[in-house]
Amino acid sequence: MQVAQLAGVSLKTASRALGGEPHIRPATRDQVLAAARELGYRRNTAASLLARGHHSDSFGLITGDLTNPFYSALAQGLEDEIRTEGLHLTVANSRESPELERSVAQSLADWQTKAVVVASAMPDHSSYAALQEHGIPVVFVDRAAQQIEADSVVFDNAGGGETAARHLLAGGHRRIAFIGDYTWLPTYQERLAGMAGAMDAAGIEGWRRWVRAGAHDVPSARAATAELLDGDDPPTAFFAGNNRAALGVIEELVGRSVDGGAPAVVGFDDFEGARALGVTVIANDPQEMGRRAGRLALDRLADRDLPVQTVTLPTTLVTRGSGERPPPRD
Amino acid sequence: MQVAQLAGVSLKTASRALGGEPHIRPATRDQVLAAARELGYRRNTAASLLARGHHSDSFGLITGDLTNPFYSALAQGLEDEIRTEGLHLTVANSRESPELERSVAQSLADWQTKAVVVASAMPDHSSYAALQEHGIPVVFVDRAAQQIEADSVVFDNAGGGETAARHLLAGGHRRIAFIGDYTWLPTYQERLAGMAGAMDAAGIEGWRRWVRAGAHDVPSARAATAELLDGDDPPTAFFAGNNRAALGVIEELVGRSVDGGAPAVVGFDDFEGARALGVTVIANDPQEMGRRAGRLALDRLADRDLPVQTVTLPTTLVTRGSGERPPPRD
DNA sequence: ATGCCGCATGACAGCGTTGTCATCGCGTGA
DNA sequence: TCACGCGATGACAACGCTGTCATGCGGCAT
Repeated sequence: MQVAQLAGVSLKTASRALGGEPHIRPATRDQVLAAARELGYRRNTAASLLARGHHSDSFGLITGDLTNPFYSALAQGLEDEIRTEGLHLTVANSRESPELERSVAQSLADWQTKAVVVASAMPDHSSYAALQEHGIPVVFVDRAAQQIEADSVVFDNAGGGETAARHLLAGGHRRIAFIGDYTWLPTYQERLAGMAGAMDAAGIEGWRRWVRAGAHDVPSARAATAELLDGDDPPTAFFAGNNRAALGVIEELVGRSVDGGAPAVVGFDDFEGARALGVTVIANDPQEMGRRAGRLALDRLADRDLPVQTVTLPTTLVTRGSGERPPPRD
Repeated sequence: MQVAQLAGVSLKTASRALGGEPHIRPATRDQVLAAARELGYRRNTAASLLARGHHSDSFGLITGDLTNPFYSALAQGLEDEIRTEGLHLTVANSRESPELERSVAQSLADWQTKAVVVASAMPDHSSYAALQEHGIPVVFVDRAAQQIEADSVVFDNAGGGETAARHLLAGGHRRIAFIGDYTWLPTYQERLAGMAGAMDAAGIEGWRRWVRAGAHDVPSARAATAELLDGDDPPTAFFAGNNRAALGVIEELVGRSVDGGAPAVVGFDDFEGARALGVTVIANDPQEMGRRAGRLALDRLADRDLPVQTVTLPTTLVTRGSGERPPPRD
């Protein structure tokens, strides 16, 4: 190593100085550091990791689309959390495709990330067991682990769904639509289940005729909204199952004036612009979700035998007007 | 290597099979791959990189805040681009702080990323020369390289600023405010300069009294907007210098009814919800920015001696109503 | 004054993989 | 049939760093 030569010390001593190890005289350390600075030395990660028997210094995050602010907030929270331990975050995109997710996960595994955090697009997560067997903690976010023993961080989807429906019911609505994401998503199922609890408890019948799914992006949510509004028996309120769906519903409503006043809208997930748009939402904190996931993974890295945990984060009703619009008088 | 043993071949042959190298009989390869699968073998990245003399398999991206959809879209575009070459993306957050940016860049350099893409919070980028000297391409995005020879990808900020101002002027506005980001940002300066060109050409005098800066987030933009509206001589139109500023202006306007009609608003950067809110914007494509930056870095990786390029991406005026509101009659 | 202890330092091996070069065997053309 | 060539395979070193262990030195207690 050139640095050691310039500093006039042995390789090992230089390594000690650069690595911040003890058992080195301050004067010697400074000498080495000065030499390193002068030569513009950068330690070779690969060699360092190899020698220490480690594999990687970064966590992998797999999401469906970083463009969705929900995921990017999650990524930010995760990054914040692991940076405290000097770790990096590598992001990968599954585009909500199970095949792509598998390949991306494989790739992260090949490159031996220290841990993987995933918002999975798969119904069955047993294939992640391979990673676990290699000592790579896997934490499932937003969508809980299925068919596998693994940590998860999720929102109280059922509770949020119930709160949303109750809120609309309390406002006098009876014809309440649900514009949900893909049906295979646990988040879809749980939010709908929560709504079902409230609707059934209120004695509403036949409400499922206003349930629509597949609203994973704005256009599809708009389309579903339009279809319902143009139907025989239009709903007086909408419960949008995610941030994209809420935007889609709102966009569609903005474009038309509905006889007897605009339908009420409650969205799941808070989103930028919801305040300006006056959209009532079931708010959650994806950034916190990222932080918690990071923490779980770090803890498991420190002690593999920790019991498996599922952390459920709360949701809060934030009223901003759209959810408080009354139904039109018949 | 266990795999080699199980497959009954030499270490090198196993390496060839796993690495997809030529000069290996298909039958032998399959045998090795089968053995690898059985043992759940994963190649050790660190060792592989070390042996090949490479350093890393990922690009680093430094932004101010992944939570800002502008940056996350950029990140997504960059990831899409480099994944085609089997590379990963590591994200890091500078929180728009030069000190943090320096430390984060240092850390990426220590861990030897293949290339760095940065939306820098620094006025002077000469410290990035150290990375370049180590053969790490550095590409500046959104904010062009300063005091350093490096590739950049930026938007046509001056053009966009001019277009925005012209649009409002054409609508009959004379008292036009600019709610800009931090003054030290080149994007601030260029957008304002573009506006200045249009204002001066139109013979408007004293318009700079409606220029405000520091609107890097929604609350500060709201505050600036409120201050202007509550002043003696409120503007009849706002040009918001970034997506957060636009949201702040809109939020503030939503909360009040201004005598003689709401002020017009044009924002810079398109944003989710702009359509629903009916906000006229100077739209740009951060995802494309990410892709182009990735391409520049990849190209430079292939040939260090490529001439330094600055790619300027276009902006487009998208009218949605807020920018077309006329000024109140005096 | 002597011996012991602990800290600073250095020599050396080894981390898991791939590049280099040598070897081997088989097929081809004369 | 023999020489030649080329593809398949293997032995071995090297990548740059850190862990282990040995060595040397000075201070402290007796």
